[in-house]
Amino acid sequence: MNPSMLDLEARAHSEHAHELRLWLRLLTCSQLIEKRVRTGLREHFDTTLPRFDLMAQLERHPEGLKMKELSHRLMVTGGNVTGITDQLVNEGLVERLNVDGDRRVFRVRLTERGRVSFADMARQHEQWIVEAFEGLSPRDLDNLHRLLGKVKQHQIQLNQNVDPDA
Amino acid sequence: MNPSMLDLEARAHSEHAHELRLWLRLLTCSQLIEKRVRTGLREHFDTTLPRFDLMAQLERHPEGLKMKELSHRLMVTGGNVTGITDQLVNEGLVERLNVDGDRRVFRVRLTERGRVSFADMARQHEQWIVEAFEGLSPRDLDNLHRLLGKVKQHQIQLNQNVDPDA
DNA sequence: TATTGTTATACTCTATAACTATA
DNA sequence: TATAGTTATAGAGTATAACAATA
Repeated sequence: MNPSMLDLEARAHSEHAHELRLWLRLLTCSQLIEKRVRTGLREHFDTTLPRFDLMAQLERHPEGLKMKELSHRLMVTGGNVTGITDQLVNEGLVERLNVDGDRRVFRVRLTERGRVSFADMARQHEQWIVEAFEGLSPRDLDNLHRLLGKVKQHQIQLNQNVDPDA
Repeated sequence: MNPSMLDLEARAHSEHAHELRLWLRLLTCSQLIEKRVRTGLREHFDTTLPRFDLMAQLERHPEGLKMKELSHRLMVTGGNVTGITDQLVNEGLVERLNVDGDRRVFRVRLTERGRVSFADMARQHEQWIVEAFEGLSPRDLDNLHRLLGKVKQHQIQLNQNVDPDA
């Protein structure tokens, strides 16, 4: 990767330069970290970020999640969740379980093998993330978390149909 | 397995919970804003974020940029830049210009129509971004910008260690 | 009729690598 | 030999819309 991507921030101009520069910096940070995570997941575990994210959602909800809940939480449309879930089912990492009372619905849940596999990935993932933020003091971490909380709440207000988790 | 090992792992995990939560929140903010921008570019201008970013680079460099420079700045491989550039050339928004002294190379530059088109998009884009951050005070904006600056610098250090190219 | 989830389709972006033409 | 850019390929992610089953 090349530091000349700093020049993405060149997009900022005009009278609202503060907001534009902030957005480009936020995007740059996110892209730099995300690129490392994606590459790591691919090279170390032969998987992708959307697959990891889906499994992470299931790990946080051991009872399982419905397809629509997954779609909502992952912020993608239903057809995509079906596709990723199919992959993971074929690999024995997640399973679909029927739900009593509504035969249209089922819960998607990690299998035992899925839990083991995810734990392995999550451990490595955590190292990448800790590394990404090791330049910040605990106080910086906290302030950044708090400020981004404001940003996130505002996006949710702007776009009501978004999951307030995470 | 020895129970004390589990304890160590549990402790390590909880110690890094701050970083993980921060990353998830950063990613969420970035995705929420980016989604609005992508949707807006598609619905209002029938274009995409990579196309917008390429034009933004060219707007910043009126003399034009070589394909390799664009590739570096946009952080994507050369073949992709060729594809996006081809699209924009076909639509008359950018042009390829020969460079004296090296017939392998040319500069890519916005056409007049491209400049007009980009100015239009940039104006709307700016509104979306201002909207996205209107929940923050000027002081919050500044603090967030500063903290993300630290994050960015650290990613660049990490990348330089891994990839000495550049 | 509305909702849940699937299927089918098409498009964009991406990395990789082989290729052409210059240098 | 090395470099700039293109072409070809394959894969992933996405949105959209039509569809089936169930409520």
